[in-house]
Amino acid sequence: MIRSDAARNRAKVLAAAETVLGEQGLTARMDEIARRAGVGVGTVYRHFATKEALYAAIVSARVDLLLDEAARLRAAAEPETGFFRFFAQVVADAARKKTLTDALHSAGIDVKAEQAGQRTQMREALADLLRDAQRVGAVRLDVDLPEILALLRGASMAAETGDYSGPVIDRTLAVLFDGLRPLAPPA
Amino acid sequence: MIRSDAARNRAKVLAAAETVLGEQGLTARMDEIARRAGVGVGTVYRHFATKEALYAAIVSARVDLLLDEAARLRAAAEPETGFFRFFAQVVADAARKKTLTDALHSAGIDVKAEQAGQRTQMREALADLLRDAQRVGAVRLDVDLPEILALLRGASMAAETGDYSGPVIDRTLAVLFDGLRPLAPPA
DNA sequence: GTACAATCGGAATCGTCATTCCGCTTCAAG
DNA sequence: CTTGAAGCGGAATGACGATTCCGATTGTAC
Repeated sequence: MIRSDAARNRAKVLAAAETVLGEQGLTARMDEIARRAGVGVGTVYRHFATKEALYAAIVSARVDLLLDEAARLRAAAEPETGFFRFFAQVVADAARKKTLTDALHSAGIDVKAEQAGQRTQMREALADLLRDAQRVGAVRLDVDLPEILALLRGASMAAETGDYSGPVIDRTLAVLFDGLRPLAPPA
Repeated sequence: MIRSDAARNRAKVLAAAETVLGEQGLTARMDEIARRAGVGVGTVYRHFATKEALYAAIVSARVDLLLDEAARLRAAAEPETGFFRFFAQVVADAARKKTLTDALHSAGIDVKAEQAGQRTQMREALADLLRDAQRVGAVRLDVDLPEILALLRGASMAAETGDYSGPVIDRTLAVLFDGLRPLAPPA
C-alpha cells in the first residue's frame, strides 16, 4: 500500500522540480526544490535517488508528451503540415521551459537506457514526418535527418536560452520553413 | 618593466586556457589549465584574477577576430555574399571551439562592460552586413536583426554542442540561407 | 656580483552543494 | 486504540574546486 502522504509529497516534489528546473536549469539547488515543494530535502531523496534522476523523470515526461503529439499528427494524415507543426511544437516547448537536455548531454552526464530509447523514438518520429512531407512535395528532397536534427536542436536551444518574443520566434521559424520547402523551379 | 618570464608565462597560460576551455568548456578546472601550461595555479591567478576573467579574455580575443572579419567583408564591397560569409564564419568558429558564451550568460554570470561593448559591435556589424545584402536583393526584406540573431545563435549553439560532420553543417546552412533569400515571385 | 622586488609553485583554506543519517512523526492494518 | 513500518525534516557529512597565502625563486637594475 502506498501511503497517501507519500504519494502527495511525490507529486509536490515533481511539480516544484518542474518549476524550479524550468526556471534555473541544472544549477538549481536541491534545497530550493525541497523548499518550494514545502518539504525537507530528505523527502526529495526518498522519491528520487539523485538530482539527475529527478531531472530525468521530468524531461522524460515531457518527451513522452511530444512523442504523443507526433503520433497524433501522423495519424491526422496531413503530410503537408504535420512535419512543420511538430517542429514548431518542439520549439514552443523548449521556449516554455528550460529543458537543458543538451546541457546535460554536453556536461557529459550519462544518458540512461530509457532516455536513449526516447532519443531513438524522437528520431524515428521526425524521420517519419519528414518522409511523409517529402513524399507530397512539402519539403525539398535534398535534406536528410541529420540536417533536420541540427536545425531543430539549434532552434530549440536558441528558444531555450534566449529571451525572444513570440513574434520573433514565428518569423524565425518562417525563415527556416521557407528554407525547407522545395526550391522554386530551377531556371 | 615587465619581467620576461612573467610575459612568457602569461602567454603559456593563455594558450593552455584556450585549448582546455575549448575542449571542456566552463567545467574545466583551473588546476588542469595550470598543469597544461606547465605552471602553478598561483601563477594563473597572478595573471587572471578569476576563472571568469581568464575565460573572458579568451572569448574577447576571438570576438575581436570575428569583428575584424566583418569589417573586412564589408570593405570588400560584395554585398551579395558578405552577409552569408560572415554568418558561416561565425558558425565555423563556434564549431571549432566551445565558446559557451551563451552558457556563461544563461548561467547568470555578469557580462562585463567590455563584453557588452563587443556585443553591441557584433550586433552592429551584423546589421550592416544584413542591410547591404537586403539593399542588393540578396536577402528578403521581411527579416530583421532579431530573427537573424536567433538563427545565428541557434546555428552556433548547435554547432558548438553537437558533433556534426562538416557536410551536415554545410547542408544545414544551405537550408538557412535559402530561407533567407528573397521569396520566389509570388503567384 | 648583490640586492630587492616581482614572480613562482602548490599546499592549505573556504564555500558551496549534493547526499546521507537518524531520531521523530504519521499512516493504516488489525 | 495500538503498533510497526514507512515516511519525514533537516542537521551533519563529504567532495570538489576556486581562490588565497607565503616561503622559495628568479629577473633586473646598479
